[in-house]
Amino acid sequence: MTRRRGAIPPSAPTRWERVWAVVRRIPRGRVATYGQVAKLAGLPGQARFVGYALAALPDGSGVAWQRVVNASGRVSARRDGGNAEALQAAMLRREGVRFGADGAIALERFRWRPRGGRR
DNA sequence: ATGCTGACTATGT
DNA sequence: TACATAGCCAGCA
Repeated sequence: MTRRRGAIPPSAPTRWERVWAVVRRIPRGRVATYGQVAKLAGLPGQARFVGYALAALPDGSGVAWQRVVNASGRVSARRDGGNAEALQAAMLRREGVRFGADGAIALERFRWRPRGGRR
């Protein structure tokens, strides 16, 4: 107990961990936008960090990262140019999320709406 | 310790 | 309508 008053706790959750916690709450068959997740994680206006946090997710984390799409309702392109993009779309379709003819999801229809007044 | 990089979005010209 | 800019975390060399 040498920890002094006001000291930072041993494992203070990082902002990224908070982002992951929010993403875990997105139900199957629904999607949320980066900005939406950022706000729910207590990082309003920091949509970009959500993208970073997801990119940093370790494999097998159990976090449904595929349920996070950009404000246009589309799967964001990875700079890496891997197959993650196609995989994400495939996973979403498998959950029942449908893409329009232009490849975009109708957010007004599939967007996750958490209860409790927050959005 | 510094600097670069990476899954975004709102706003202004 | 299209393009540029600001905002600002965490891991790694």
